[in-house]
Amino acid sequence: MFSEYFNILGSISPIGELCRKKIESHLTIKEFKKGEHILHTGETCNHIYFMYKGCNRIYYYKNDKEITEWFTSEKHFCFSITSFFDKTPSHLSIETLEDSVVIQLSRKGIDELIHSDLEFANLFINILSGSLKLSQKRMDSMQFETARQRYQNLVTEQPEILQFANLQHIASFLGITSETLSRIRS
Amino acid sequence: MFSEYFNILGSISPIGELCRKKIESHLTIKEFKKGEHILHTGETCNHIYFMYKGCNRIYYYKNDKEITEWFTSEKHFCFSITSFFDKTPSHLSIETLEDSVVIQLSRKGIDELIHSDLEFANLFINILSGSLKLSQKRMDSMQFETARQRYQNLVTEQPEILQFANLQHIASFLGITSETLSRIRS
DNA sequence: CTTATTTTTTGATAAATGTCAATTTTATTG
DNA sequence: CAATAAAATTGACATTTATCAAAAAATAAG
Repeated sequence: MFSEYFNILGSISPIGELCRKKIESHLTIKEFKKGEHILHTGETCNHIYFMYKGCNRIYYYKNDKEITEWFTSEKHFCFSITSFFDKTPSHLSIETLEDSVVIQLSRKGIDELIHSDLEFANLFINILSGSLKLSQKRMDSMQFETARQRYQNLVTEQPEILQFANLQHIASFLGITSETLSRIRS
Repeated sequence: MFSEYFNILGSISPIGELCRKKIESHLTIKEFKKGEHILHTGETCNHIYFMYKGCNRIYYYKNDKEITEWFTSEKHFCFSITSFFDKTPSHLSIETLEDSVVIQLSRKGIDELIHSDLEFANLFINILSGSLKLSQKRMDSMQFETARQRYQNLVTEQPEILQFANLQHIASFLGITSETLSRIRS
Protein backbone atom coordinates (compact mmCIF):
# COMPACT_ATOMS: atom_id res chain seq x y z
CA MET A 1 0.00 0.00 0.00
CA PHE A 2 2.90 2.38 0.66
CA SER A 3 4.54 1.37 -2.59
CA GLU A 4 2.19 3.53 -4.64
CA TYR A 5 2.75 6.36 -2.20
CA PHE A 6 6.49 6.13 -2.65
CA ASN A 7 6.20 5.85 -6.40
CA ILE A 8 4.43 9.18 -6.43
CA LEU A 9 6.96 10.75 -4.07
CA GLY A 10 9.70 9.36 -6.28
CA SER A 11 8.16 10.93 -9.36
CA ILE A 12 8.32 14.31 -7.61
CA SER A 13 11.92 13.96 -6.51
CA PRO A 14 14.25 10.93 -6.41
CA ILE A 15 14.50 9.25 -3.02
CA GLY A 16 16.65 6.30 -2.02
CA GLU A 17 15.83 3.27 0.08
CA LEU A 18 17.17 4.77 3.29
CA CYS A 19 15.09 7.93 2.91
CA ARG A 20 12.00 5.83 2.25
CA LYS A 21 12.52 3.92 5.44
CA LYS A 22 12.83 7.13 7.39
CA ILE A 23 9.69 8.57 5.83
CA GLU A 24 7.78 5.36 6.42
CA SER A 25 8.34 5.55 10.15
CA HIS A 26 6.37 8.81 10.20
CA LEU A 27 3.39 7.61 8.19
CA THR A 28 -0.03 6.63 9.49
CA ILE A 29 -3.07 5.41 7.61
CA LYS A 30 -6.58 6.56 8.41
CA GLU A 31 -9.94 5.73 6.90
CA PHE A 32 -12.86 8.10 6.59
CA LYS A 33 -16.47 7.69 5.56
CA LYS A 34 -17.89 10.11 3.05
CA GLY A 35 -18.61 13.43 4.75
CA GLU A 36 -16.26 12.90 7.68
CA HIS A 37 -13.60 15.44 8.50
CA ILE A 38 -9.90 14.86 8.06
CA LEU A 39 -9.27 18.20 9.76
CA HIS A 40 -11.71 20.31 11.76
CA THR A 41 -11.64 24.11 12.12
CA GLY A 42 -9.70 25.01 15.23
CA GLU A 43 -7.46 21.94 15.12
CA THR A 44 -3.86 22.49 14.17
CA CYS A 45 -2.84 20.80 10.95
CA ASN A 46 -0.04 18.46 11.97
CA HIS A 47 0.15 16.35 8.84
CA ILE A 48 0.42 16.42 5.11
CA TYR A 49 -2.40 14.28 3.82
CA PHE A 50 -2.25 12.04 0.77
CA MET A 51 -5.57 10.86 -0.64
CA TYR A 52 -4.68 7.25 -1.35
CA LYS A 53 -8.34 6.62 -2.06
CA GLY A 54 -11.16 9.13 -2.27
CA CYS A 55 -11.12 12.91 -2.43
CA ASN A 56 -11.90 15.95 -0.34
CA ARG A 57 -12.71 19.61 -0.28
CA ILE A 58 -11.07 22.25 1.86
CA TYR A 59 -13.44 24.94 3.04
CA TYR A 60 -14.00 27.72 5.54
CA TYR A 61 -16.81 29.93 6.74
CA LYS A 62 -17.23 33.52 5.71
CA ASN A 63 -20.35 35.35 6.93
CA ASP A 64 -21.93 32.01 7.86
CA LYS A 65 -21.45 30.68 4.35
CA GLU A 66 -19.26 27.78 3.44
CA ILE A 67 -16.59 28.68 0.94
CA THR A 68 -14.72 25.88 -0.76
CA GLU A 69 -11.13 26.91 -1.18
CA TRP A 70 -9.74 23.82 -2.84
CA PHE A 71 -10.45 20.25 -3.92
CA THR A 72 -8.05 17.34 -3.55
CA SER A 73 -8.43 14.48 -6.03
CA GLU A 74 -7.34 10.90 -5.50
CA LYS A 75 -3.56 10.40 -5.34
CA HIS A 76 -2.94 14.01 -4.48
CA PHE A 77 -1.62 15.83 -1.41
CA CYS A 78 -3.21 18.52 0.72
CA PHE A 79 -2.80 20.36 3.99
CA SER A 80 -3.85 23.60 5.64
CA ILE A 81 -0.96 25.81 4.61
CA THR A 82 -1.10 28.52 7.25
CA SER A 83 -1.96 26.17 10.10
CA PHE A 84 0.77 23.74 9.14
CA PHE A 85 3.58 26.26 8.81
CA ASP A 86 2.60 28.56 11.65
CA LYS A 87 1.44 25.78 13.98
CA THR A 88 -1.77 27.72 14.58
CA PRO A 89 -5.39 26.50 14.73
CA SER A 90 -6.75 26.03 11.25
CA HIS A 91 -9.53 28.25 9.94
CA LEU A 92 -9.97 25.63 7.23
CA SER A 93 -11.77 22.31 7.46
CA ILE A 94 -11.09 19.30 5.27
CA GLU A 95 -14.08 17.08 4.52
CA THR A 96 -14.03 13.89 2.47
CA LEU A 97 -16.44 13.75 -0.46
CA GLU A 98 -16.21 9.97 -0.76
CA ASP A 99 -15.20 7.10 1.50
CA SER A 100 -11.46 7.67 1.70
CA VAL A 101 -8.14 6.25 2.78
CA VAL A 102 -5.58 8.85 3.78
CA ILE A 103 -1.85 8.42 4.27
CA GLN A 104 -0.64 11.03 6.72
CA LEU A 105 2.92 12.23 7.06
CA SER A 106 3.44 14.00 10.37
CA ARG A 107 4.91 17.46 10.75
CA LYS A 108 7.15 16.13 13.46
CA GLY A 109 8.58 13.71 10.89
CA ILE A 110 8.81 16.40 8.25
CA ASP A 111 10.63 18.78 10.61
CA GLU A 112 13.04 16.06 11.56
CA LEU A 113 13.71 14.97 8.00
CA ILE A 114 14.15 18.36 6.36
CA HIS A 115 16.84 19.08 8.93
CA SER A 116 18.64 15.79 8.53
CA ASP A 117 18.08 14.39 5.05
CA LEU A 118 18.97 16.26 1.88
CA GLU A 119 16.89 14.00 -0.32
CA PHE A 120 13.84 14.66 1.77
CA ALA A 121 14.50 18.39 1.92
CA ASN A 122 14.59 18.44 -1.87
CA LEU A 123 11.44 16.40 -2.11
CA PHE A 124 9.74 18.90 0.15
CA ILE A 125 11.05 21.81 -1.90
CA ASN A 126 9.49 20.23 -4.97
CA ILE A 127 6.17 19.70 -3.24
CA LEU A 128 6.15 23.34 -2.15
CA SER A 129 7.16 24.71 -5.52
CA GLY A 130 4.40 22.66 -7.14
CA SER A 131 1.87 24.05 -4.68
CA LEU A 132 3.14 27.54 -5.29
CA LYS A 133 2.72 27.20 -9.05
CA LEU A 134 -0.84 25.97 -8.62
CA SER A 135 -1.71 28.70 -6.18
CA GLN A 136 -0.29 31.35 -8.48
CA LYS A 137 -2.20 30.00 -11.43
CA ARG A 138 -5.45 30.08 -9.55
CA MET A 139 -4.76 33.61 -8.39
CA ASP A 140 -4.25 34.78 -11.95
CA SER A 141 -7.52 33.26 -13.04
CA MET A 142 -9.34 34.95 -10.17
CA GLN A 143 -7.78 38.27 -11.02
CA PHE A 144 -9.08 38.86 -14.51
CA GLU A 145 -11.27 36.12 -15.82
CA THR A 146 -15.05 36.12 -15.82
CA ALA A 147 -17.01 33.49 -13.95
CA ARG A 148 -17.80 31.79 -17.26
CA GLN A 149 -14.13 31.58 -18.24
CA ARG A 150 -13.17 30.20 -14.85
CA TYR A 151 -15.81 27.53 -15.15
CA GLN A 152 -14.63 26.60 -18.63
CA ASN A 153 -11.09 26.27 -17.36
CA LEU A 154 -12.28 23.98 -14.61
CA VAL A 155 -14.17 21.81 -17.07
CA THR A 156 -11.17 21.41 -19.35
CA GLU A 157 -8.37 21.32 -16.79
CA GLN A 158 -9.84 19.53 -13.80
CA PRO A 159 -12.88 17.62 -15.07
CA GLU A 160 -12.50 15.02 -12.31
CA ILE A 161 -13.68 17.63 -9.82
CA LEU A 162 -17.06 17.77 -11.53
CA GLN A 163 -17.48 14.10 -10.71
CA PHE A 164 -17.38 14.41 -6.96
CA ALA A 165 -18.18 18.03 -6.09
CA ASN A 166 -21.68 19.44 -6.05
CA LEU A 167 -22.78 22.72 -7.55
CA GLN A 168 -22.47 24.76 -4.38
CA HIS A 169 -18.95 23.56 -3.73
CA ILE A 170 -17.90 24.38 -7.26
CA ALA A 171 -19.62 27.75 -7.24
CA SER A 172 -17.88 28.94 -4.09
CA PHE A 173 -14.61 27.50 -5.35
CA LEU A 174 -14.99 29.69 -8.44
CA GLY A 175 -15.92 32.70 -6.32
CA ILE A 176 -19.52 32.96 -7.51
CA THR A 177 -22.98 32.09 -6.19
CA SER A 178 -24.65 28.79 -6.94
CA GLU A 179 -27.39 30.59 -8.88
CA THR A 180 -24.84 32.14 -11.21
CA LEU A 181 -23.12 28.81 -11.79
CA SER A 182 -26.44 27.18 -12.52
CA ARG A 183 -27.11 29.82 -15.18
CA ILE A 184 -23.67 29.44 -16.67
CA ARG A 185 -24.24 25.73 -17.02
CA SER A 186 -27.48 26.16 -18.92
CA MET B 1 26.26 45.64 1.43
CA PHE B 2 25.77 41.90 1.61
CA SER B 3 25.59 42.04 5.38
CA GLU B 4 22.04 43.36 5.33
CA TYR B 5 21.14 40.71 2.78
CA PHE B 6 22.47 37.97 5.02
CA ASN B 7 20.78 39.43 8.07
CA ILE B 8 17.47 39.07 6.29
CA LEU B 9 18.27 35.55 5.12
CA GLY B 10 19.30 34.72 8.67
CA SER B 11 16.00 36.00 10.02
CA ILE B 12 14.21 33.58 7.70
CA SER B 13 16.33 30.58 8.62
CA PRO B 14 19.62 30.29 10.51
CA ILE B 15 22.69 30.02 8.28
CA GLY B 16 26.27 29.59 9.35
CA GLU B 17 29.42 31.25 8.07
CA LEU B 18 30.25 28.48 5.61
CA CYS B 19 26.80 28.58 4.06
CA ARG B 20 27.07 32.35 3.70
CA LYS B 21 30.31 32.04 1.83
CA LYS B 22 28.78 29.54 -0.53
CA ILE B 23 25.75 31.72 -1.17
CA GLU B 24 27.92 34.78 -1.66
CA SER B 25 29.75 33.17 -4.54
CA HIS B 26 26.48 33.01 -6.46
CA LEU B 27 25.38 36.60 -5.89
CA THR B 28 25.57 39.49 -8.33
CA ILE B 29 24.55 43.10 -7.90
CA LYS B 30 22.74 45.05 -10.57
CA GLU B 31 21.49 48.60 -10.70
CA PHE B 32 18.39 49.78 -12.55
CA LYS B 33 16.96 53.18 -13.31
CA LYS B 34 13.29 53.74 -12.60
CA GLY B 35 11.18 52.08 -15.28
CA GLU B 36 13.85 49.64 -16.44
CA HIS B 37 13.19 45.94 -16.55
CA ILE B 38 14.75 43.41 -14.23
CA LEU B 39 13.12 40.66 -16.29
CA HIS B 40 11.53 40.91 -19.74
CA THR B 41 8.69 38.76 -21.07
CA GLY B 42 10.17 35.84 -22.97
CA GLU B 43 13.35 35.70 -20.92
CA THR B 44 13.76 32.80 -18.55
CA CYS B 45 13.93 33.80 -14.92
CA ASN B 46 17.31 32.52 -13.75
CA HIS B 47 17.55 34.36 -10.46
CA ILE B 48 15.79 35.17 -7.27
CA TYR B 49 15.86 38.92 -6.93
CA PHE B 50 16.24 40.86 -3.72
CA MET B 51 15.31 44.54 -3.81
CA TYR B 52 18.17 45.94 -1.77
CA LYS B 53 17.02 49.41 -2.77
CA GLY B 54 13.89 50.40 -4.66
CA CYS B 55 10.83 48.42 -5.59
CA ASN B 56 9.12 46.83 -8.56
CA ARG B 57 5.95 45.52 -10.02
CA ILE B 58 5.44 42.20 -11.76
CA TYR B 59 3.00 42.35 -14.65
CA TYR B 60 1.78 40.60 -17.77
CA TYR B 61 -0.41 41.34 -20.75
CA LYS B 62 -3.93 40.06 -21.12
CA ASN B 63 -5.92 41.24 -24.14
CA ASP B 64 -3.38 44.01 -24.73
CA LYS B 65 -3.83 45.32 -21.23
CA GLU B 66 -1.16 45.37 -18.59
CA ILE B 67 -2.12 43.47 -15.47
CA THR B 68 -0.02 43.94 -12.38
CA GLU B 69 0.25 40.65 -10.58
CA TRP B 70 2.41 41.64 -7.66
CA PHE B 71 4.48 44.40 -6.09
CA THR B 72 7.85 43.94 -4.43
CA SER B 73 8.81 46.45 -1.75
CA GLU B 74 12.32 47.33 -0.65
CA LYS B 75 14.14 44.53 1.18
CA HIS B 76 11.87 41.86 -0.25
CA PHE B 77 12.39 38.97 -2.66
CA CYS B 78 10.69 38.22 -5.94
CA PHE B 79 10.94 35.98 -8.99
CA SER B 80 8.77 34.63 -11.78
CA ILE B 81 7.56 31.45 -10.16
CA THR B 82 6.62 29.37 -13.19
CA SER B 83 9.54 30.49 -15.29
CA PHE B 84 12.01 29.87 -12.51
CA PHE B 85 10.86 26.39 -11.58
CA ASP B 86 10.03 25.14 -15.06
CA LYS B 87 12.94 26.88 -16.77
CA THR B 88 10.53 28.25 -19.36
CA PRO B 89 10.27 31.75 -20.89
CA SER B 90 8.48 34.07 -18.51
CA HIS B 91 5.10 35.51 -19.42
CA LEU B 92 5.71 38.00 -16.63
CA SER B 93 7.83 41.13 -16.75
CA ILE B 94 9.43 42.81 -13.77
CA GLU B 95 9.78 46.59 -13.94
CA THR B 96 11.35 48.83 -11.33
CA LEU B 97 9.19 51.66 -10.03
CA GLU B 98 12.15 53.57 -8.60
CA ASP B 99 15.91 53.63 -9.15
CA SER B 100 16.88 50.29 -7.69
CA VAL B 101 19.71 48.07 -6.58
CA VAL B 102 19.06 44.36 -6.92
CA ILE B 103 20.98 41.46 -5.39
CA GLN B 104 20.50 38.42 -7.58
CA LEU B 105 20.97 34.85 -6.49
CA SER B 106 21.36 32.55 -9.48
CA ARG B 107 19.29 29.44 -10.07
CA LYS B 108 22.47 27.59 -10.86
CA GLY B 109 23.68 28.43 -7.37
CA ILE B 110 20.34 27.57 -5.82
CA ASP B 111 20.23 24.19 -7.57
CA GLU B 112 23.72 23.43 -6.44
CA LEU B 113 23.14 24.49 -2.85
CA ILE B 114 19.80 22.81 -2.23
CA HIS B 115 21.43 19.53 -3.26
CA SER B 116 24.51 19.97 -1.14
CA ASP B 117 23.75 22.14 1.86
CA LEU B 118 21.06 21.34 4.40
CA GLU B 119 21.05 24.82 5.86
CA PHE B 120 20.43 26.33 2.48
CA ALA B 121 17.76 23.77 1.61
CA ASN B 122 15.94 24.74 4.79
CA LEU B 123 16.32 28.41 4.04
CA PHE B 124 14.80 27.82 0.64
CA ILE B 125 11.95 25.79 2.15
CA ASN B 126 11.17 28.75 4.40
CA ILE B 127 11.24 31.19 1.51
CA LEU B 128 8.85 28.97 -0.44
CA SER B 129 6.49 28.39 2.47
CA GLY B 130 6.36 32.15 3.06
CA SER B 131 5.52 32.74 -0.60
CA LEU B 132 2.89 30.05 -0.47
CA LYS B 133 1.21 31.62 2.54
CA LEU B 134 1.13 35.00 0.83
CA SER B 135 -0.20 33.57 -2.39
CA GLN B 136 -2.90 31.68 -0.55
CA LYS B 137 -3.94 34.76 1.37
CA ARG B 138 -4.26 36.78 -1.79
CA MET B 139 -6.28 34.03 -3.45
CA ASP B 140 -8.73 34.03 -0.56
CA SER B 141 -9.21 37.75 -0.79
CA MET B 142 -9.84 37.50 -4.53
CA GLN B 143 -12.33 34.73 -4.04
CA PHE B 144 -14.95 36.44 -1.91
CA GLU B 145 -14.20 40.04 -1.14
CA THR B 146 -15.55 43.04 -2.99
CA ALA B 147 -13.26 45.48 -4.73
CA ARG B 148 -13.80 47.95 -1.90
CA GLN B 149 -12.77 45.43 0.77
CA ARG B 150 -9.69 44.41 -1.19
CA TYR B 151 -8.65 48.04 -1.45
CA GLN B 152 -9.18 48.58 2.26
CA ASN B 153 -7.02 45.56 3.01
CA LEU B 154 -4.29 46.93 0.81
CA VAL B 155 -4.42 50.31 2.56
CA THR B 156 -4.13 48.76 6.01
CA GLU B 157 -1.81 45.85 5.28
CA GLN B 158 0.54 47.11 2.59
CA PRO B 159 0.36 50.91 2.71
CA GLU B 160 3.88 51.20 1.34
CA ILE B 161 2.59 50.06 -2.04
CA LEU B 162 0.44 53.18 -2.30
CA GLN B 163 3.63 55.23 -2.12
CA PHE B 164 5.20 53.92 -5.29
CA ALA B 165 2.45 52.40 -7.42
CA ASN B 166 0.08 54.44 -9.53
CA LEU B 167 -3.65 54.02 -9.76
CA GLN B 168 -3.65 51.77 -12.81
CA HIS B 169 -1.11 49.41 -11.31
CA ILE B 170 -3.08 49.13 -8.09
CA ALA B 171 -6.39 48.70 -9.90
CA SER B 172 -5.21 45.80 -12.01
CA PHE B 173 -3.48 44.29 -8.97
CA LEU B 174 -6.85 44.31 -7.21
CA GLY B 175 -8.56 42.88 -10.28
CA ILE B 176 -10.62 45.97 -11.12
CA THR B 177 -10.51 48.82 -13.63
CA SER B 178 -8.85 52.12 -12.86
CA GLU B 179 -12.22 53.91 -13.10
CA THR B 180 -13.65 51.71 -10.38
CA LEU B 181 -10.67 52.26 -8.12
CA SER B 182 -10.88 55.99 -8.64
CA ARG B 183 -14.51 55.86 -7.52
CA ILE B 184 -13.71 53.73 -4.50
CA ARG B 185 -11.15 56.26 -3.45
CA SER B 186 -13.58 59.16 -3.55
C1' DC C 1 7.13 78.76 -17.63
C1' DT C 2 4.53 76.79 -21.35
C1' DT C 3 3.22 73.02 -24.02
C1' DA C 4 2.55 68.28 -24.65
C1' DT C 5 1.67 63.90 -22.69
C1' DT C 6 0.05 60.88 -19.33
C1' DT C 7 -2.83 59.89 -15.49
C1' DT C 8 -6.88 60.48 -12.92
C1' DT C 9 -11.53 61.77 -12.39
C1' DT C 10 -16.29 62.07 -13.73
C1' DG C 11 -20.60 60.94 -16.24
C1' DA C 12 -23.80 58.00 -18.79
C1' DT C 13 -24.86 53.51 -19.86
C1' DA C 14 -24.29 48.44 -20.32
C1' DA C 15 -23.03 43.97 -18.66
C1' DA C 16 -22.10 40.69 -15.10
C1' DT C 17 -23.22 38.89 -10.96
C1' DG C 18 -25.74 38.87 -6.47
C1' DT C 19 -30.00 38.48 -3.69
C1' DC C 20 -34.33 36.77 -2.47
C1' DA C 21 -38.23 33.92 -3.31
C1' DA C 22 -40.53 30.24 -5.50
C1' DT C 23 -40.43 25.97 -7.96
C1' DT C 24 -38.62 21.82 -9.70
C1' DT C 25 -35.51 18.11 -9.43
C1' DT C 26 -32.75 14.89 -7.05
C1' DA C 27 -31.36 12.34 -3.07
C1' DT C 28 -32.34 10.30 1.43
C1' DT C 29 -34.79 7.82 4.75
C1' DG C 30 -38.30 5.34 7.13
C1' DC D 1 -42.30 3.49 -2.64
C1' DA D 2 -43.97 7.38 -0.24
C1' DA D 3 -42.55 11.19 2.46
C1' DT D 4 -39.15 14.28 3.54
C1' DA D 5 -35.13 16.80 3.05
C1' DA D 6 -31.56 18.72 0.28
C1' DA D 7 -29.87 20.56 -4.00
C1' DA D 8 -30.52 22.80 -8.34
C1' DT D 9 -33.05 25.77 -11.32
C1' DT D 10 -35.67 29.77 -12.60
C1' DG D 11 -37.60 34.53 -12.34
C1' DA D 12 -37.63 39.39 -10.91
C1' DC D 13 -34.96 42.81 -9.38
C1' DA D 14 -30.84 45.17 -7.06
C1' DT D 15 -26.03 46.00 -6.88
C1' DT D 16 -21.49 46.01 -8.38
C1' DT D 17 -18.33 46.69 -11.76
C1' DA D 18 -17.05 47.43 -16.74
C1' DT D 19 -17.03 50.21 -20.82
C1' DC D 20 -16.67 54.22 -23.47
C1' DA D 21 -16.14 59.09 -23.85
C1' DA D 22 -14.89 63.46 -22.18
C1' DA D 23 -12.91 66.69 -18.91
C1' DA D 24 -9.71 67.84 -15.33
C1' DA D 25 -5.43 67.28 -13.00
C1' DA D 26 -0.77 65.93 -12.64
C1' DT D 27 3.65 65.04 -14.76
C1' DA D 28 7.23 65.44 -18.10
C1' DA D 29 9.67 67.85 -21.79
C1' DG D 30 11.24 71.65 -24.35
